[in-house]
Parts: sequence; C-alpha cells; structure tokens
Amino acid sequence: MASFPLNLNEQQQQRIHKLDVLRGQGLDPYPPRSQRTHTSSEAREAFLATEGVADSVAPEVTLVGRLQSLRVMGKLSFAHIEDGDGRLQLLLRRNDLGNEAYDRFRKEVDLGDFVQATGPMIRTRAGEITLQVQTWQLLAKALSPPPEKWHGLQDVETRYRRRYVDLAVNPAVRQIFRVRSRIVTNVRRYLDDHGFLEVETPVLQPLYGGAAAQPFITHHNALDQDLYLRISDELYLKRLIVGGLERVYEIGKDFRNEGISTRHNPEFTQIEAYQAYGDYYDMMTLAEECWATVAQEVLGTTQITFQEHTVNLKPPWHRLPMHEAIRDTAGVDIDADRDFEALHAHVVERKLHIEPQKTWGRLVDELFKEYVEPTLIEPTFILDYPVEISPLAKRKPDAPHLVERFEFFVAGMEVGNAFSELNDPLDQLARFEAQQKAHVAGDEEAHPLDEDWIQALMFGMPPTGGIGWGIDRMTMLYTNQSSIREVILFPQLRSKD
RNA sequence: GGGCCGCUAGCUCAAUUGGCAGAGCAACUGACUCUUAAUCAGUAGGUUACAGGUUCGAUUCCUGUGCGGCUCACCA
Repeated sequence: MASFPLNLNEQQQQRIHKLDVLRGQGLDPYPPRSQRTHTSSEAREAFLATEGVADSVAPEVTLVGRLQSLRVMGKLSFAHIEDGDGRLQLLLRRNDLGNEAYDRFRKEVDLGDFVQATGPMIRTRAGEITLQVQTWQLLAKALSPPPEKWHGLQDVETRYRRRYVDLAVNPAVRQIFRVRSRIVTNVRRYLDDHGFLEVETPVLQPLYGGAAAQPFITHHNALDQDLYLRISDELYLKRLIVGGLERVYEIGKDFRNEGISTRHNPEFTQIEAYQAYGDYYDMMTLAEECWATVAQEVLGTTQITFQEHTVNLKPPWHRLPMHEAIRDTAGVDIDADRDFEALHAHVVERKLHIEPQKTWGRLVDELFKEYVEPTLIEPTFILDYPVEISPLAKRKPDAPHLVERFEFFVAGMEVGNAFSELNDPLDQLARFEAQQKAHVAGDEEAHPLDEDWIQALMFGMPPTGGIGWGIDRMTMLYTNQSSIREVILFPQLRSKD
C-alpha cells in the first residue's frame, strides 16, 4: 500500500477497494503480460473480409485497450475500448460470459482500466462492428477516473501539466504530435536524400555561440567547470565543414534563457544544415523545396491554413531585399541614410526606440520588425541584413555593410535564418571584437569571442551555405496551432509549490 | 517585468443586490439482453486556489500571495 500521503478522493478510494476485492478473488489487477492478436483496426478489417462471404466464419480475436465507455443494461452490456488504432465496441452478455465473469466486469471494472477481451467479431443490430466477448481479463487497473466524457479535459494548465491525461482523452492532441513526428521524419528524409550527413554535436559547451541569446549555465563536478547549454549548433557544425564533411545537419534541442511566450519555449527544437560550396541562394532552394515536400508528404497538400491566413508553400517563394521591404512599408530608404544619426532621426520620428546596442544595424532591424514583419504572410525570404546584427555571415561583395543573409517568414511568423557563412578568419575576429564592444555597452546577447572557432577558420573553410529553422514553429504552421505549447509535449511551466 | 482576465465537486460549468454553494457527466445503490452522450429511480461527494481585511453574514467587496491564459516589452 502507498506509504506517502496521496490525499485520495472518494473515487480513488473506491477503486483501491476494488483492487482488494480482485486480489481477494485471487486475481492480479496488474498482470505482467497480455495476449493481443489484433489491433482494433485489424479486427475490423478481418471482420469485413469475412462478412457476407458464404461458408465463412467470423474471426476470433483478442483485443486490448483502455475502457472508454460502459453501458450496462442488466444482463447485456456494451463498452468501448481504445487502443493505438482507435475505438472498438465490446458486447458482453451474461449468457456468453457466465455469471461470475459478467458480474466481475460490471462491478470491478471502471472507465480508464486496461482490459483484454476475446471472442468473435460480429455486427450489432445497430450496425456497429463489435467484439462479442467470450472471455475477458483485467490488464491494468486505473485508480484515478478519466475526465468527463464529452467536454473532456479542457483546462489548459492541467492539459500541459498532466499531458498523459490530455493525450488519453483528446484525439486531436495525439494527432498534432503524430504530425510533428512525421514532419521530423520527412525533414530528415529530405536532407538524407540530398546527401546530408546527420551528426550530433555537444549540448554541453564550454562556450556558447551561434545566435544572439543568453544561455543556461550548468556545472560539471568532476571537471569543476561551468558549462553552457547550447543556444545553437552552428559553430560545431561549421567545424565539421572545416573538417571536410561537405553536407551535415543536426536536429536537436537548443536552450535560450529568455522569456516564455506563445512562440518561445526555453528549450526548443531546431534543424540546422550546412552545405560546403553552397551559398545563401542554395539555402533558399533547400528551404522552399524541403518545406513544400514535407507538407505534401505529411498533409497531402502544399497549402496550409494558419489562423486567418491560407498560404501555399509551393516554390518559388517571394524574395525581397530588406531595404526594399523597409522602403515600401516604412517609407525609409536605408540605402540613402547609411550613417547612424541620419537613420536614427527617422526612427525617432516614428516613435520607436532601440536598446541596448545603438548601431545602424539595430535601427534597420527595428524598422523591419515594426513595419515589415506583420506584412509577411506569403512565404517570403527577406534578403541582405545589416552586418552589425549578423556576426557569422559573409559580407555582400558590393555592399560590405550588408551580409548575404536571409530570414524566412510564413503566415507572419519568423521561422528560419540562413546565410552564406563567413569563412574569412580575420573578418570573423573583427566581428567578434565588435560584439565584445556591444557586450560592454550593455548588450547581454552579444556573441562571445570564440577563439577556437577563429583557429578553425584559419585552417580553412570552403564557401558554405548554412540554414536553421525551428521545428516547433514549423509544426505550429502545419497543424494550425497559435501557441508553441500545443506542439511541445511537455512545455515549460512554473513549478507548483 | 507591465497590463487585462481566470482559479467553485474527479471533469465541464452555474450561483440574482453580499443572504442555506447547485447542475450535467463521472462515482455509489437498484431496475433493465442491441446500446452507443443508453434510459429510469435513489444516494453520496465542497478548506469556493491560498492568506488576511470589511461585514450580523463573503464564491460575491477590498488587500496581498500562488498558479495559469491572453497581451505588451524582450527575443527566435
């Protein structure tokens, strides 16, 4: 018996009493094995294969599953059990089971219990394909009752904190995570088919990098050394490009120590891919082809509906240089106002403020986020970012204040980031030094100087295109979920108590 | 971190102006051999998130705390 205070409610106490009754009858409420012969859909198919066929015999099956409904009508009862394939009805008759087995089902079994039932498949008078139970067995007793049967579990907090209940009673939630799994599988397949090698790089890193974010810090006891949880995979994957692995990718968790919102979870899943001898144009092709292919495979169409928007992921996507986008929406020509003060005047005029890094690039970024981002409904690549906010990307040869970088947007949501990778070690060093200045000036998300990465670049890296996007946000778009918590099985919540 | 909203039975929700805390489902007892939101009769189930305050009296009004949702800021 439980030796810790469980604060059992009345229904739980009743169910524990039933455990004692069952054990008193010499029955194990938690037997070690089951003997399934068919899943619910296999049993249904087996029945349909024989129904109406002359001289055929109804198939005899053994099904297992969780009891989801029970309708007792005296000497006849109906129930539904649910397995991984779906629901199937059970018919139990006193005549078939005998008094003892029938009464035990009525008295000792509760909604939520796992049961096993054996018998022939039949069709009831109401037309439902049903297992006519001859023998049955309890597989696992549930001590807590399931939520109410037609409103189900709706409380969002309880759904996230007790996801097992959510999954058990809300089929739509199960479907989201099936889609998520198939998205990951198909992204992987696309990259595998295009010659990319899947690799794993450290989550625990002596120095973090690859993005503008604050890290989580942890400690290794034996080494007596602080380590960071990675904020991106970028610099390790690019080390592999230096090492001669020409196409690599990784799908894994990144960790960013920032606010939580409907679009941000502290740990999130990102795909990053790097292609030697490629550039950011190759990454655009990769993104639009991969997203369209995955949508076709997973959803059966390249058209997706997200909230009030319906968009088509079919290539080619819009390609819009950032300065054009800002000119067309904000009415500011950033090419004309190349210095901080001139552009700052426009920003002040529009009552925007920038913190903490006061650079020309941040002003551009601010204008972009305010005016352009909300307009990006159709899948769109925004090209050519300011160098100050892109310390790992290669400069545009004809415009060295910009870099060959794009971010892409679908249905108003930023989903990914890519660039022609900076492979000039001395320029990389200069960029890191600029980041250090920004850090001193108060930008806590400035990129730290990674000396080992400079060493790697000095060994020589070919021209390379790299891309990353969020699997969580991709799943949000493909399943039409407006909160990232709906596509993460166990989203981060504050601990209770 | 700011603003707004929410927290009542296992679940979904009510409760009038501050006046006995209720319903449906689930549970328990009974009837019922083709139901499927089964039906019918009956029973039980509450620290109204928590801590204070006002009041003869608080689910209701006030203050604080916790947790959550949305949103703004920040970010991806």
